[in-house]
Amino acid sequence: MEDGEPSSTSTCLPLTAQKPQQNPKTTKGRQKIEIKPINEESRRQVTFSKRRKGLFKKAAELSVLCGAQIGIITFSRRGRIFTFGNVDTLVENYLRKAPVTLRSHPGGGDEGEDKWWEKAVESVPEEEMEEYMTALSGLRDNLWTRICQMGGDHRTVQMDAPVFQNPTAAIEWKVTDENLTVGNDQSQAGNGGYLDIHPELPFLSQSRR
Amino acid sequence: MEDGEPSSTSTCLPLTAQKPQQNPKTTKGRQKIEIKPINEESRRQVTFSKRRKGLFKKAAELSVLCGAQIGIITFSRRGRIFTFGNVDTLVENYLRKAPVTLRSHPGGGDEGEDKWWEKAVESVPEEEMEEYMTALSGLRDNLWTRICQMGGDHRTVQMDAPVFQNPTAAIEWKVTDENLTVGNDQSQAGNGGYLDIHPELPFLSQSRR
DNA sequence: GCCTATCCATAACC
DNA sequence: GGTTATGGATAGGC
Repeated sequence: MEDGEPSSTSTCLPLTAQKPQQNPKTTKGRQKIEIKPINEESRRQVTFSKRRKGLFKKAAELSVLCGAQIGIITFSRRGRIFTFGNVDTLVENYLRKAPVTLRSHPGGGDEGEDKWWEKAVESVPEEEMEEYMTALSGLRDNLWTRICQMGGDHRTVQMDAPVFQNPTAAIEWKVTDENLTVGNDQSQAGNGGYLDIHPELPFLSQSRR
Repeated sequence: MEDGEPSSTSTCLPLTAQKPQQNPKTTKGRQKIEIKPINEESRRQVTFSKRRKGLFKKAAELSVLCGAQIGIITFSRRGRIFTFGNVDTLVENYLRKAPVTLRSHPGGGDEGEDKWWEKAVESVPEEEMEEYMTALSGLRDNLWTRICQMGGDHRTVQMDAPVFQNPTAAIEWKVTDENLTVGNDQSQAGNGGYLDIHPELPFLSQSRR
Protein backbone atom coordinates (compact mmCIF):
# COMPACT_ATOMS: atom_id res chain seq x y z
CA MET A 1 0.00 0.00 0.00
CA GLU A 2 2.90 2.18 -0.41
CA ASP A 3 3.95 1.73 -3.91
CA GLY A 4 1.84 1.31 -6.92
CA GLU A 5 -0.57 3.90 -7.99
CA PRO A 6 -1.20 7.19 -6.39
CA SER A 7 -4.54 6.96 -4.75
CA SER A 8 -5.71 10.46 -4.36
CA THR A 9 -7.64 10.53 -1.20
CA SER A 10 -9.67 13.58 -1.82
CA THR A 11 -7.33 15.88 -0.14
CA CYS A 12 -5.23 17.83 -2.46
CA LEU A 13 -5.64 18.87 -5.98
CA PRO A 14 -5.05 16.48 -8.80
CA LEU A 15 -1.41 16.56 -9.63
CA THR A 16 -2.20 16.48 -13.30
CA ALA A 17 -3.24 20.06 -13.22
CA GLN A 18 -0.04 21.58 -14.30
CA LYS A 19 -0.97 25.15 -14.14
CA PRO A 20 0.08 28.08 -16.17
CA GLN A 21 0.42 30.28 -13.24
CA GLN A 22 3.51 32.31 -13.48
CA ASN A 23 4.45 32.27 -9.96
CA PRO A 24 8.05 33.13 -9.28
CA LYS A 25 8.53 29.87 -7.54
CA THR A 26 12.09 29.01 -7.27
CA THR A 27 11.57 25.41 -6.44
CA LYS A 28 9.04 22.78 -7.13
CA GLY A 29 8.93 21.93 -3.53
CA ARG A 30 8.64 18.40 -2.43
CA GLN A 31 7.55 16.05 -5.12
CA LYS A 32 6.07 12.70 -4.77
CA ILE A 33 8.49 9.89 -5.32
CA GLU A 34 8.08 6.23 -5.81
CA ILE A 35 9.46 3.97 -3.15
CA LYS A 36 11.95 2.05 -5.16
CA PRO A 37 15.70 1.76 -5.14
CA ILE A 38 17.45 4.93 -6.11
CA ASN A 39 20.13 4.22 -8.61
CA GLU A 40 21.93 7.50 -8.81
CA GLU A 41 24.63 7.28 -6.25
CA SER A 42 24.69 10.90 -5.23
CA ARG A 43 20.99 11.27 -5.02
CA ARG A 44 20.77 8.12 -3.00
CA GLN A 45 23.33 9.37 -0.58
CA VAL A 46 21.52 12.60 -0.08
CA THR A 47 18.29 10.79 0.48
CA PHE A 48 19.90 8.34 2.83
CA SER A 49 21.40 11.09 4.86
CA LYS A 50 18.25 13.11 5.10
CA ARG A 51 15.91 10.27 5.75
CA ARG A 52 18.17 8.64 8.22
CA LYS A 53 18.25 11.86 10.13
CA GLY A 54 14.49 12.04 9.98
CA LEU A 55 14.13 8.45 11.06
CA PHE A 56 16.36 8.93 14.05
CA LYS A 57 14.53 12.05 15.00
CA LYS A 58 11.25 10.24 14.91
CA ALA A 59 12.72 7.47 16.96
CA ALA A 60 13.90 9.98 19.51
CA GLU A 61 10.49 11.57 19.68
CA LEU A 62 8.82 8.24 20.08
CA SER A 63 11.25 7.37 22.78
CA VAL A 64 10.55 10.53 24.71
CA LEU A 65 6.83 10.62 24.19
CA CYS A 66 6.21 7.05 25.10
CA GLY A 67 9.10 6.20 27.33
CA ALA A 68 10.18 3.44 25.04
CA GLN A 69 13.63 2.13 24.54
CA ILE A 70 14.61 2.14 20.96
CA GLY A 71 17.64 0.95 19.14
CA ILE A 72 18.29 1.20 15.45
CA ILE A 73 21.07 -0.35 13.49
CA THR A 74 21.62 0.75 9.94
CA PHE A 75 24.07 -0.50 7.42
CA SER A 76 24.37 1.73 4.44
CA ARG A 77 24.99 0.22 1.10
CA ARG A 78 28.57 1.26 1.23
CA GLY A 79 29.04 -0.59 4.43
CA ARG A 80 28.94 2.18 6.93
CA ILE A 81 27.05 1.55 10.10
CA PHE A 82 24.85 4.04 11.83
CA THR A 83 23.15 3.37 15.06
CA PHE A 84 20.61 5.13 17.13
CA GLY A 85 19.68 4.78 20.71
CA ASN A 86 20.59 2.16 23.20
CA VAL A 87 21.83 -0.40 20.79
CA ASP A 88 25.17 -0.52 22.44
CA THR A 89 23.71 -0.48 25.85
CA LEU A 90 21.08 -3.00 25.04
CA VAL A 91 23.49 -5.39 23.50
CA GLU A 92 26.30 -4.87 25.87
CA ASN A 93 24.07 -5.09 28.84
CA TYR A 94 23.20 -8.54 27.84
CA LEU A 95 26.74 -9.49 28.46
CA ARG A 96 28.23 -7.00 30.79
CA LYS A 97 25.53 -6.64 33.28
CA ALA A 98 24.76 -8.80 36.18
CA PRO A 99 27.73 -9.62 38.29
CA VAL A 100 28.64 -13.11 37.48
CA THR A 101 27.84 -15.24 40.39
CA LEU A 102 29.99 -18.09 39.55
CA ARG A 103 27.91 -20.84 40.91
CA SER A 104 28.18 -24.30 39.70
CA HIS A 105 25.22 -25.94 41.10
CA PRO A 106 25.62 -25.88 44.85
CA GLY A 107 22.70 -28.10 45.62
CA GLY A 108 23.93 -31.50 46.56
CA GLY A 109 21.49 -33.99 45.18
CA ASP A 110 21.26 -33.26 41.54
CA GLU A 111 19.29 -35.15 39.02
CA GLY A 112 22.01 -37.24 37.65
CA GLU A 113 23.00 -36.26 34.17
CA ASP A 114 20.52 -33.49 33.88
CA LYS A 115 22.00 -30.16 33.18
CA TRP A 116 25.48 -31.38 32.68
CA TRP A 117 26.46 -27.85 31.95
CA GLU A 118 25.77 -26.92 35.51
CA LYS A 119 28.32 -29.24 36.82
CA ALA A 120 31.41 -27.71 38.16
CA VAL A 121 34.30 -28.05 35.87
CA GLU A 122 36.26 -29.74 38.58
CA SER A 123 33.74 -32.50 38.77
CA VAL A 124 34.21 -33.53 35.22
CA PRO A 125 36.19 -36.70 34.98
CA GLU A 126 39.40 -36.46 33.14
CA GLU A 127 38.34 -38.79 30.40
CA GLU A 128 35.20 -36.81 29.73
CA MET A 129 36.91 -33.50 29.73
CA GLU A 130 37.39 -33.22 26.05
CA GLU A 131 33.83 -34.05 25.36
CA TYR A 132 32.75 -31.66 28.03
CA MET A 133 34.77 -28.94 26.52
CA THR A 134 33.33 -29.53 23.13
CA ALA A 135 29.88 -29.54 24.51
CA LEU A 136 30.45 -26.40 26.47
CA SER A 137 31.84 -24.75 23.42
CA GLY A 138 28.74 -25.69 21.54
CA LEU A 139 26.63 -24.43 24.36
CA ARG A 140 28.46 -21.19 24.19
CA ASP A 141 27.79 -20.82 20.52
CA ASN A 142 24.26 -21.80 21.02
CA LEU A 143 23.78 -19.26 23.73
CA TRP A 144 25.31 -16.66 21.52
CA THR A 145 22.89 -17.44 18.82
CA ARG A 146 20.11 -17.25 21.29
CA ILE A 147 21.32 -13.94 22.52
CA CYS A 148 21.28 -12.61 19.04
CA GLN A 149 17.80 -13.84 18.61
CA MET A 150 16.76 -12.31 21.86
CA GLY A 151 18.24 -9.04 20.87
CA GLY A 152 16.31 -8.72 17.72
CA ASP A 153 14.14 -11.60 17.00
CA HIS A 154 11.98 -12.98 19.70
CA ARG A 155 9.75 -15.05 17.66
CA THR A 156 11.05 -18.29 18.98
CA VAL A 157 11.43 -17.54 22.60
CA GLN A 158 8.79 -18.60 24.98
CA MET A 159 9.47 -18.98 28.60
CA ASP A 160 6.38 -20.89 29.45
CA ALA A 161 6.53 -23.11 26.48
CA PRO A 162 6.55 -26.79 27.22
CA VAL A 163 10.11 -27.15 26.33
CA PHE A 164 12.81 -29.02 28.04
CA GLN A 165 11.47 -32.37 28.93
CA ASN A 166 14.05 -34.73 27.79
CA PRO A 167 17.37 -33.76 29.25
CA THR A 168 19.14 -35.42 26.44
CA ALA A 169 17.14 -33.71 23.79
CA ALA A 170 17.59 -30.44 25.51
CA ILE A 171 21.26 -30.47 25.05
CA GLU A 172 21.14 -31.31 21.43
CA TRP A 173 22.58 -28.68 19.31
CA LYS A 174 24.28 -28.19 16.11
CA VAL A 175 27.65 -26.64 16.20
CA THR A 176 27.77 -25.77 12.60
CA ASP A 177 28.53 -22.73 10.65
CA GLU A 178 24.89 -22.22 10.09
CA ASN A 179 24.59 -21.57 13.72
CA LEU A 180 26.61 -18.48 13.78
CA THR A 181 27.52 -17.56 10.30
CA VAL A 182 26.32 -14.19 9.34
CA GLY A 183 25.23 -14.74 5.86
CA ASN A 184 21.88 -13.77 4.63
CA ASP A 185 18.84 -13.13 6.57
CA GLN A 186 15.83 -15.33 6.69
CA SER A 187 17.95 -18.18 7.86
CA GLN A 188 16.15 -18.06 11.11
CA ALA A 189 15.50 -21.68 11.66
CA GLY A 190 13.38 -21.48 14.70
CA ASN A 191 14.73 -23.65 17.41
CA GLY A 192 14.41 -27.11 16.16
CA GLY A 193 16.69 -29.17 18.22
CA TYR A 194 18.35 -26.26 19.83
CA LEU A 195 18.92 -25.73 23.43
CA ASP A 196 15.77 -24.51 24.92
CA ILE A 197 15.34 -22.27 27.84
CA HIS A 198 14.81 -23.88 31.11
CA PRO A 199 12.25 -22.09 33.24
CA GLU A 200 13.67 -23.20 36.50
CA LEU A 201 17.32 -22.71 36.62
CA PRO A 202 18.71 -22.92 40.10
CA PHE A 203 20.94 -19.94 39.90
CA LEU A 204 18.08 -17.83 38.77
CA SER A 205 16.13 -18.15 41.93
CA GLN A 206 18.95 -16.75 43.89
CA SER A 207 20.20 -14.14 41.55
CA ARG A 208 17.60 -11.58 40.89
CA ARG A 209 13.94 -11.40 41.32
CA MET B 1 11.36 23.76 17.55
CA GLU B 2 8.45 23.47 19.73
CA ASP B 3 5.89 26.04 20.36
CA GLY B 4 5.07 28.74 17.95
CA GLU B 5 2.06 30.35 16.48
CA PRO B 6 -0.03 28.56 13.96
CA SER B 7 1.31 29.81 10.72
CA SER B 8 -1.59 29.63 8.40
CA THR B 9 -0.02 28.35 5.28
CA SER B 10 -3.04 27.35 3.39
CA THR B 11 -1.87 25.08 0.68
CA CYS B 12 -3.96 22.08 -0.09
CA LEU B 13 -7.56 23.04 -0.27
CA PRO B 14 -10.22 20.47 -0.26
CA LEU B 15 -11.56 20.89 -3.73
CA THR B 16 -14.90 19.59 -2.74
CA ALA B 17 -17.55 20.98 -0.55
CA GLN B 18 -19.51 17.78 -0.78
CA LYS B 19 -18.30 16.12 2.27
CA PRO B 20 -20.57 14.04 4.40
CA GLN B 21 -22.41 16.70 6.21
CA GLN B 22 -21.06 16.76 9.60
CA ASN B 23 -20.09 19.90 11.19
CA PRO B 24 -17.29 21.20 9.19
CA LYS B 25 -14.47 21.26 11.65
CA THR B 26 -15.38 18.41 13.83
CA THR B 27 -11.80 17.90 14.51
CA LYS B 28 -9.01 20.20 15.17
CA GLY B 29 -6.82 18.24 12.90
CA ARG B 30 -3.31 17.60 13.85
CA GLN B 31 -2.15 19.77 16.64
CA LYS B 32 1.32 20.56 17.64
CA ILE B 33 2.50 18.70 20.64
CA GLU B 34 5.43 19.09 22.86
CA ILE B 35 7.95 16.31 22.82
CA LYS B 36 7.77 15.22 26.40
CA PRO B 37 6.67 12.09 28.16
CA ILE B 38 3.00 11.39 27.84
CA ASN B 39 1.53 10.53 31.15
CA GLU B 40 -1.92 9.41 30.24
CA GLU B 41 -1.66 5.74 29.67
CA SER B 42 -4.22 5.42 26.95
CA ARG B 43 -3.05 8.39 25.01
CA ARG B 44 0.49 7.19 25.24
CA GLN B 45 -0.47 3.83 23.90
CA VAL B 46 -2.24 5.33 20.96
CA THR B 47 0.69 7.52 20.20
CA PHE B 48 3.10 4.68 20.58
CA SER B 49 1.13 2.56 18.22
CA LYS B 50 0.75 5.22 15.61
CA ARG B 51 4.24 6.52 15.71
CA ARG B 52 5.79 3.12 15.82
CA LYS B 53 3.93 2.27 12.70
CA GLY B 54 5.12 5.46 11.10
CA LEU B 55 8.66 4.85 12.21
CA PHE B 56 8.71 1.39 10.76
CA LYS B 57 7.25 2.60 7.55
CA LYS B 58 9.90 5.25 7.24
CA ALA B 59 12.51 2.66 7.96
CA ALA B 60 11.10 0.46 5.25
CA GLU B 61 11.13 3.30 2.77
CA LEU B 62 14.65 4.23 3.63
CA SER B 63 15.67 0.64 3.29
CA VAL B 64 14.18 0.30 -0.13
CA LEU B 65 15.16 3.68 -1.45
CA CYS B 66 18.74 3.49 -0.38
CA GLY B 67 19.38 -0.21 -0.26
CA ALA B 68 20.26 -0.03 3.38
CA GLN B 69 19.86 -2.73 5.93
CA ILE B 70 17.90 -1.56 8.88
CA GLY B 71 16.92 -3.14 12.10
CA ILE B 72 14.93 -1.58 14.90
CA ILE B 73 14.39 -2.87 18.37
CA THR B 74 11.75 -1.27 20.50
CA PHE B 75 10.94 -1.92 24.10
CA SER B 76 7.68 -0.37 25.02
CA ARG B 77 7.31 0.98 28.46
CA ARG B 78 5.20 -1.95 29.44
CA GLY B 79 7.91 -4.27 28.40
CA ARG B 80 6.64 -5.40 25.07
CA ILE B 81 9.11 -5.78 22.32
CA PHE B 82 8.64 -4.79 18.74
CA THR B 83 11.19 -5.32 16.10
CA PHE B 84 11.57 -4.26 12.54
CA GLY B 85 13.66 -5.67 9.80
CA ASN B 86 16.31 -8.29 9.81
CA VAL B 87 17.44 -7.41 13.24
CA ASP B 88 18.85 -10.76 14.05
CA THR B 89 21.36 -10.53 11.32
CA LEU B 90 22.20 -6.96 12.06
CA VAL B 91 22.56 -7.48 15.75
CA GLU B 92 24.69 -10.47 15.26
CA ASN B 93 26.79 -8.55 12.82
CA TYR B 94 26.98 -5.71 15.20
CA LEU B 95 27.97 -7.91 18.06
CA ARG B 96 30.60 -9.63 16.08
CA LYS B 97 32.13 -6.51 14.70
CA ALA B 98 31.79 -4.07 17.49
CA PRO B 99 34.25 -4.00 20.32
CA VAL B 100 32.14 -5.51 22.98
CA THR B 101 34.03 -6.36 26.07
CA LEU B 102 32.83 -8.87 28.50
CA ARG B 103 34.62 -9.17 31.73
CA SER B 104 33.77 -12.13 33.74
CA HIS B 105 37.26 -13.26 33.17
CA PRO B 106 38.71 -13.61 36.64
CA GLY B 107 41.94 -11.82 37.10
CA GLY B 108 42.15 -11.06 33.47
CA GLY B 109 43.84 -7.92 32.45
CA ASP B 110 41.81 -5.18 30.99
CA GLU B 111 43.94 -4.86 27.96
CA GLY B 112 43.39 -8.37 26.85
CA GLU B 113 41.68 -9.47 23.75
CA ASP B 114 38.15 -8.54 23.07
CA LYS B 115 35.65 -11.26 23.10
CA TRP B 116 37.80 -13.88 24.64
CA TRP B 117 34.84 -16.17 24.63
CA GLU B 118 34.95 -16.36 20.93
CA LYS B 119 38.28 -17.97 20.94
CA ALA B 120 38.27 -21.53 19.97
CA VAL B 121 38.77 -23.80 22.85
CA GLU B 122 41.76 -25.30 21.14
CA SER B 123 43.50 -21.99 21.06
CA VAL B 124 43.48 -21.58 24.78
CA PRO B 125 46.88 -22.19 26.25
CA GLU B 126 47.18 -25.01 28.67
CA GLU B 127 48.02 -22.81 31.59
CA GLU B 128 44.99 -20.63 31.02
CA MET B 129 42.63 -23.46 30.54
CA GLU B 130 41.30 -23.59 34.00
CA GLU B 131 40.74 -19.91 34.08
CA TYR B 132 39.12 -20.08 30.70
CA MET B 133 36.78 -22.74 31.83
CA THR B 134 35.83 -20.84 34.89
CA ALA B 135 35.20 -17.73 32.92
CA LEU B 136 33.22 -19.57 30.35
CA SER B 137 31.17 -21.12 33.05
CA GLY B 138 30.47 -17.70 34.42
CA LEU B 139 29.63 -16.42 31.01
CA ARG B 140 27.25 -19.27 30.56
CA ASP B 141 25.47 -18.44 33.74
CA ASN B 142 25.43 -14.82 32.91
CA LEU B 143 24.01 -15.30 29.48
CA TRP B 144 21.53 -17.75 30.73
CA THR B 145 20.38 -15.44 33.41
CA ARG B 146 19.93 -12.67 30.94
CA ILE B 147 18.04 -14.86 28.59
CA CYS B 148 15.71 -16.04 31.26
CA GLN B 149 15.13 -12.58 32.53
CA MET B 150 14.35 -11.32 29.11
CA GLY B 151 12.19 -14.21 28.21
CA GLY B 152 10.34 -14.14 31.45
CA ASP B 153 9.76 -10.51 31.94
CA HIS B 154 8.58 -9.45 28.59
CA ARG B 155 5.78 -10.13 26.34
CA THR B 156 6.99 -10.30 22.86
CA VAL B 157 5.64 -8.79 19.77
CA GLN B 158 7.18 -9.02 16.44
CA MET B 159 6.70 -6.91 13.46
CA ASP B 160 8.05 -7.32 10.04
CA ALA B 161 8.13 -4.85 7.29
CA PRO B 162 9.63 -4.64 3.88
CA VAL B 163 13.30 -4.30 4.03
CA PHE B 164 15.78 -4.05 1.36
CA GLN B 165 16.78 -7.49 0.29
CA ASN B 166 17.76 -7.00 -3.26
CA PRO B 167 16.88 -4.30 -5.73
CA THR B 168 14.29 -6.37 -7.43
CA ALA B 169 12.59 -7.69 -4.39
CA ALA B 170 8.94 -6.97 -4.15
CA ILE B 171 7.73 -4.60 -1.56
CA GLU B 172 5.39 -5.98 0.93
CA TRP B 173 4.15 -5.21 4.32
CA LYS B 174 3.64 -7.89 6.81
CA VAL B 175 2.57 -7.06 10.26
CA THR B 176 2.30 -9.63 12.92
CA ASP B 177 1.45 -8.99 16.49
CA GLU B 178 1.73 -11.84 18.84
CA ASN B 179 1.76 -12.37 22.51
CA LEU B 180 4.08 -15.14 23.30
CA THR B 181 4.30 -15.14 26.99
CA VAL B 182 2.87 -13.55 30.01
CA GLY B 183 4.87 -10.93 31.65
CA ASN B 184 4.54 -7.97 33.80
CA ASP B 185 7.29 -6.29 35.64
CA GLN B 186 7.91 -2.99 34.11
CA SER B 187 11.37 -2.19 35.10
CA GLN B 188 13.86 -0.16 33.19
CA ALA B 189 11.20 2.12 31.96
CA GLY B 190 11.95 5.77 31.83
CA ASN B 191 15.11 6.49 30.03
CA GLY B 192 16.60 9.89 30.06
CA GLY B 193 18.84 10.51 27.13
CA TYR B 194 18.05 9.00 23.84
CA LEU B 195 19.87 10.46 20.96
CA ASP B 196 23.08 8.63 20.59
CA ILE B 197 24.20 8.65 17.06
CA HIS B 198 27.46 7.26 16.01
CA PRO B 199 28.48 9.22 12.97
CA GLU B 200 30.23 6.56 11.03
CA LEU B 201 32.26 3.64 11.99
CA PRO B 202 34.14 2.30 9.06
CA PHE B 203 34.53 -1.37 9.54
CA LEU B 204 32.86 -4.28 7.95
CA SER B 205 35.87 -5.22 5.97
CA GLN B 206 38.31 -5.19 8.73
CA SER B 207 38.47 -7.64 11.50
CA ARG B 208 39.22 -6.68 14.99
CA ARG B 209 42.44 -7.74 16.43
C1' DG C 1 -10.51 1.40 13.76
C1' DC C 2 -11.46 5.63 10.41
C1' DC C 3 -11.43 10.69 9.35
C1' DT C 4 -9.88 15.40 8.88
C1' DA C 5 -7.22 19.48 9.69
C1' DT C 6 -2.86 20.54 10.56
C1' DC C 7 2.04 20.31 11.05
C1' DC C 8 6.28 18.41 9.66
C1' DA C 9 9.64 15.95 6.76
C1' DT C 10 11.73 16.27 2.67
C1' DA C 11 12.44 16.39 -3.00
C1' DA C 12 13.99 19.61 -5.75
C1' DC C 13 16.74 23.60 -6.11
C1' DC C 14 20.57 26.90 -4.66
C1' DG D 1 24.92 23.11 3.68
C1' DG D 2 20.39 26.19 3.28
C1' DT D 3 15.57 27.28 1.23
C1' DT D 4 10.92 26.41 -0.48
C1' DA D 5 6.80 24.22 -1.51
C1' DT D 6 4.35 20.11 -1.07
C1' DG D 7 3.42 15.13 0.20
C1' DG D 8 2.66 12.67 3.93
C1' DA D 9 2.52 11.73 8.89
C1' DT D 10 -0.43 12.31 12.70
C1' DA D 11 -3.25 14.64 17.02
C1' DG D 12 -7.55 14.82 18.20
C1' DG D 13 -12.19 13.18 17.45
C1' DC D 14 -15.68 9.43 16.60
